Amino acid sequence: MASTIKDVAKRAGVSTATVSRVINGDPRISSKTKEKVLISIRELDYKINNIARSLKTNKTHTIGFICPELANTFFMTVAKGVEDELRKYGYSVIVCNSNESVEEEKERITLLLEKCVDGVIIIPASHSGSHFKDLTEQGIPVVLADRLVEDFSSDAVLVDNINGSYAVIEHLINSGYRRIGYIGGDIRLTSAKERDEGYKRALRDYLIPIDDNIIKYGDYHKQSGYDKMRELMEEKDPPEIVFISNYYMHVGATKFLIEQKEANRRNVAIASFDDMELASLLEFCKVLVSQPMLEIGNKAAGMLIQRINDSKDHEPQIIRLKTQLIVK
Amino acid sequence: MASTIKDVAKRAGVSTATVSRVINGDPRISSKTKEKVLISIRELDYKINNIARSLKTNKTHTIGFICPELANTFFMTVAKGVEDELRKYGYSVIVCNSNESVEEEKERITLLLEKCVDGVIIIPASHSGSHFKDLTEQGIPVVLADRLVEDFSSDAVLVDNINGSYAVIEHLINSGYRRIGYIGGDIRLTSAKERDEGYKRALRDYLIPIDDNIIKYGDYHKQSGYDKMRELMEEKDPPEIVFISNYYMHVGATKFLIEQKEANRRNVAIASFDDMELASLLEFCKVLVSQPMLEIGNKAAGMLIQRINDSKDHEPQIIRLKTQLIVK
DNA sequence: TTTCTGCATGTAATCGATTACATTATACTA
DNA sequence: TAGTATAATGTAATCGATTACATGCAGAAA
Repeated sequence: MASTIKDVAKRAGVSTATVSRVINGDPRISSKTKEKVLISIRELDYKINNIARSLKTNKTHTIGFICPELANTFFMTVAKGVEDELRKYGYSVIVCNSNESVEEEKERITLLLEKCVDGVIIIPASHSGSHFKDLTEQGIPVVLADRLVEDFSSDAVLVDNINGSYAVIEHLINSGYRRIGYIGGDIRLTSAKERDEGYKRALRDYLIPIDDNIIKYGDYHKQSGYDKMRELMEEKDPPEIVFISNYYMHVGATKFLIEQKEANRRNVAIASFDDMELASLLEFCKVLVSQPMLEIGNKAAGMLIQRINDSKDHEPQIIRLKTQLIVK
Repeated sequence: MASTIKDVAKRAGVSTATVSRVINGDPRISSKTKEKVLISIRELDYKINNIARSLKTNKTHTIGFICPELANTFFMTVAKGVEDELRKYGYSVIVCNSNESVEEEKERITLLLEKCVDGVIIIPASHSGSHFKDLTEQGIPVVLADRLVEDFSSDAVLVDNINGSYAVIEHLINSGYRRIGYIGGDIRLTSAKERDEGYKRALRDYLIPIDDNIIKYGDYHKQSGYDKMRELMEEKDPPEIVFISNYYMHVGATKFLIEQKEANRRNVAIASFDDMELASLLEFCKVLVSQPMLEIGNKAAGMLIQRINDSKDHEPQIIRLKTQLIVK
């Protein structure tokens, strides 16, 4: 049904090789021949069959993007950054949801291997990354985004979580706060661990004692933000302000506070990582750490393209992007 | 580098045809041979090359998903529903961002045609859909989600916007509200038009006069929600409650209200389409219309698979999913 | 024993491009 | 004018699978 390179060749009275050369911009083709071919292509509404092309060239111009959840604005804004950058180079993106499960992550990697993608960008589902080697062993470059993993090193685009956290806490201290609670994520995730580190380092630098009673760990999800905020508020000596290490826990924590009856409502403020959606509109929220989400995607895509085009084995490279402090 | 069907065949001492038959579950293969082949496959860590397979079978087991924006929870939750359903059938999804531009939408369609996808799910960028024919003319089935378009009819999964709107307004009236403002979307989008319709129909049914002064139209974006809420509040006789027809305008409108100084703050409530993220946590918000986002994606994927497997030309089919009223 | 049937497997063409190598045409040099 | 370099194009193998058709072989029937 659809016309092939043969049809074009026949109509233009040349060989398929010539047509192929025209399509690929081979400079040796005479302008007369090129013209003939282009006319035939137009007349037949010929569209190249990338499947066939890929079979020969071993390039699909498709990359995989694996992330722990699709309905998550952070991940999807990164994905947007990836798509934006990649399409400049004619690449498209197969989006995979690992559902925060290492098992599913493995499945997606197998899938992408079978689809013969040219490269993969991964926001890891967990701290473990040994299965990512399945990709690199087949010569498929991998770029990690947002988090690093154990047992696997590669290019990565991260944000400077430590200094992001540090800057908020420093700001809070300078604003007069002393009793600063914390709701962190699973510290097996590097992002969570680093934010933790920043929080503690700032307190130490300002000689404020670290009180484990007002440090709680959730799992980056709304519900855990809710639960941990409750735990904090039930402390004998609750914090004046709580620094929460991601947006969804921020939302959950806010929910808890809103639900408390006015009478019981503690006088507490919130600082939080992530300036997304309407984080800045949330009650209680005083300060935010904004991550350059699009840029994470852009850079990750850029690094991947580079690796794809230059297969020499360089040292893994890590880009750290800066966060921004947003005071309401 | 990677092993091919030939390597497997050689190692197992059979022909490539036999290996292919084992892979594809041909029942004629003797269990002895099958065993041999499977062992070779395992030993060589053979992974099928889908590029080569696709070239012969003319199926890529890949579908395209085009939506107006990636960093949008509604669209991405639909995408999640799509991915969830499709992976059951071994399909993967190329996600494309049309950036709310018909031009970019066209480009993505061309891209997907060249990638030889087996089908496409589109959340249209605008009211115009004539370019979708490029797909169906090549025999590639299309399923629309969320919105219909002019000049192109096909399978579609929509929500019952009219009754969704109607139900909120009815509820508000029953709760005693009479002066109910409205912030709608661009009525060239069918979803916006239908929500409009539901709003007006309910008012008429309850004999409440429709006052154009408290009906404003935005564009489904945050900023327009902000602007239109301001306009409403500047009316001589502002509404007691405003029904807003999507989440992002809801957020913007809330932002406007929050920013008003306590003193100036009008006593106004909000009802809104979409129960996403933290819609339900927003100040002022009393009632929500929840859309079954995952289900939209599931159904769209299901319809697409059906079309792909059964190429007979049936009448376009439209699924309307019900919304749910959520009273805070 | 011979012929036939049907199952299991093999042979080789094919999908639609790319590309190494071959060939022809053209221009330039001595 | 013959010889050679160069440019333009063609021929045909190839990528890795699928599959129509061919073949071989075991057991059943005669």
